[in-house]
Amino acid sequence: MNSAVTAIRNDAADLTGPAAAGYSARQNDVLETALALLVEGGERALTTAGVARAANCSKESLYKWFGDRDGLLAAMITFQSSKVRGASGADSPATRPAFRASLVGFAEDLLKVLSGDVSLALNRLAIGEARRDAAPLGRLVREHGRRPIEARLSALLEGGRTLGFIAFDDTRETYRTLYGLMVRDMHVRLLLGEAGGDDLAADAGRAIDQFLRLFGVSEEASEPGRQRPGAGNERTG
Amino acid sequence: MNSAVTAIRNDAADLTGPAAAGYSARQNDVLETALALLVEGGERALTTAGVARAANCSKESLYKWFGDRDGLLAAMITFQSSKVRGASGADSPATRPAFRASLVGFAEDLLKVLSGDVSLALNRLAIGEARRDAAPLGRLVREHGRRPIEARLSALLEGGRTLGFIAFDDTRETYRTLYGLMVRDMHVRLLLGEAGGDDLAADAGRAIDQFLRLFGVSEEASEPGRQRPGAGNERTG
DNA sequence: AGCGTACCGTACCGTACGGTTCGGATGTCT
DNA sequence: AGACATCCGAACCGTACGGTACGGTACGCT
Repeated sequence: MNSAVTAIRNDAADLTGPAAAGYSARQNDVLETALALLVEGGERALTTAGVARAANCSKESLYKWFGDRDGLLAAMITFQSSKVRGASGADSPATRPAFRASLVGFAEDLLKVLSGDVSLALNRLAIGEARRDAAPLGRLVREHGRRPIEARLSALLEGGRTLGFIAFDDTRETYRTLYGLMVRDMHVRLLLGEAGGDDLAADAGRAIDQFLRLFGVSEEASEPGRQRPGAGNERTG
Repeated sequence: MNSAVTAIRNDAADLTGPAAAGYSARQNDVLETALALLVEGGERALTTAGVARAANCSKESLYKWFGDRDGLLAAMITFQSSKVRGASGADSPATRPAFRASLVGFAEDLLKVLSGDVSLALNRLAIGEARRDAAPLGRLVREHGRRPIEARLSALLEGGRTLGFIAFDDTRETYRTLYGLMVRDMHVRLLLGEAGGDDLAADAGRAIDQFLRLFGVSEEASEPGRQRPGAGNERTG
């Protein structure tokens, strides 16, 4: 039943009971089976009748709770994101190895989430629905999924900068470069259906190594002649 | 009509006439309007009746030429990729600035193609169709779209290595890191419907600068103590 | 007991799509 | 000219979906 959830084994994932978002327990169950249905068969398998049958509820209730099919899709996204949120990145680590470890841990978490079944299915859904002008589901995914990631990682980066571990000008630019080093083309490849047997931990370590070689400040910091922070960032600042 | 094509203004894009792939001129026209339809309205707008009406052909001809709807989708992918292919990266540049310029040019081309309307629409189509197990369209996109890019860029990288401009062990790993530095999260953001007003040229230059700082070999090469090529790559080799 | 609410299960409706068939028009080859 | 192929336009069919309506049931409240 809830095997779809166990794919994303994030910290707050196990509390399926008490209304994680603004939904009742019964509605949570329905959203859960809807997610499982989506993971298994893609968008085509996510019919209102199918959800009602799999969740042992009536279509009438579906429409009462979620308005219409689009409302159900939106609810699935916010529901899933409400489970993943939270956890790591509380306060900035004080020592240099702790800072690196924090970055590596963040990278591992990110790669794990992005390669999760539910995340991939929801991203496929939002992308498949998107057109050039309007993409309401894509907007939801960005707001609830990617923006909090950027916020937490940006805080981590700026913390490392104030402590002198790294140096950069534009936070957003630096975040996006780090994101590129971590994710590379993995996400799109997985979205396109390629099997992702990558070693996430090794990828995380490599990405952070490369990032620190680009933005890291050498141990004997202070003297400004030695450090070579992210040159060229001011171009987009 | 064919305004959708002009978005990807690649070198071989203007020869719409003589059967670019294995299709007749008439079929090319049909595929062209089908792509325009897809770009405009997404997958839902790509109905067989709609394509027939927009292209002034009969559904009977559609089914005779492409088998069924899936065949039409596949034909659209191969057709589009057959137009983009070719051009840059003939032989490896001999001087260091030429090598860098070649990389920057490649990056600009890649970013331009990836952010093109038709490319985005086809990627959205393939991704929306993909499930965890089977993704025939995704496979087509990878084979016809991403693989040739990797091949050409890999050749460029290895050419630069033999000339001593850069140093690395695993070609594929190095390619993927460069890809990550170039594209970052731009592709997925565009796929999710975010407006992409980025400065592609600036992005290309920054990516290549960062890549060369990671993998470049200093001017006074030879002495092996100075150069610090991509450490950690052997982990995945 | 009586009433209201929430819900399930099913049947139903309108629509839109993929795919097929057919008549007729426009060629092209001999 | 006549035979043949190609193709368009339109009608058609079966199916499957989104959305609605209805009967029946369990539960809580007064």
